[in-house]
Amino acid sequence: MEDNAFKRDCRKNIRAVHDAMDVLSGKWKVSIIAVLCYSSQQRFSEILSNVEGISNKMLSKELKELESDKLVKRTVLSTQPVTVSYELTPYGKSLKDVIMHLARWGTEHRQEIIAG
Amino acid sequence: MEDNAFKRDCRKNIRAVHDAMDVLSGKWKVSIIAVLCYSSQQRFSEILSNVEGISNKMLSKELKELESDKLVKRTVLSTQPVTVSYELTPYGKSLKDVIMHLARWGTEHRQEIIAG
DNA sequence: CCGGATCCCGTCTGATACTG
DNA sequence: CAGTATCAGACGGGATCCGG
Repeated sequence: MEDNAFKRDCRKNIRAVHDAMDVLSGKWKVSIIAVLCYSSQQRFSEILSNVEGISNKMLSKELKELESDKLVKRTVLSTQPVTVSYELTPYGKSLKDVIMHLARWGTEHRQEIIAG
Repeated sequence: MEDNAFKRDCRKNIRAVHDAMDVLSGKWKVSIIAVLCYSSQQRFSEILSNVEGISNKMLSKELKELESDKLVKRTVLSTQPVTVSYELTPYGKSLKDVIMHLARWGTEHRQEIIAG
């Protein structure tokens, strides 16, 4: 591989990684997406109990950001009382592969992570 | 797939994802790791120029955290003046696969990311 | 050259309480 | 049920100057 081609590719990929993190940074976003990967169409309170440790305030905020990034679709159901359901958009679903790799890495290296 | 097995697996994976993000959260960490993936043994100033937009303070801080998480190895070279080189540990290198998937996703979805 | 130390302000986040 | 409001402390991150 030539050095210039390498460096061009390198910078391009680093920018790509940074772009991706722009959307995924945030303490809970990846967890929320992971939860929605495992079961689509979840209500607010379901997500709240599935993401251990998150507060309703944070969940509300991060869901709003994910929605405005077009990763998540919010649907209000006219029930009594009102319920709201969240699901991944096709765009959001495209993250499934990345999330799975993250999960695998986290599983394989749990010991090292905790030890650190 | 049975529902209980599914849910057990689900929670386990969500925890794994959260664990992984514990180590990777931070505005620049993934970018730094990506940079080190593409060329091992880089000096502080090299990383500084390869990660666009980062300040020396942030680089210093995040490198320190990555080091204490055992993802990065720091080596002081007794040159004049002193130079310091950073490289990924084998543990850090195990993230290469994840980073590559992130880069691919970021490349494929650059338009959507920027549009949002 | 490789950072460390300090100042400083804005953002993030948890706890708690409240509303339609 | 699905959020919003408010307060207060923690944290992030830029600028700048300093030391080995």
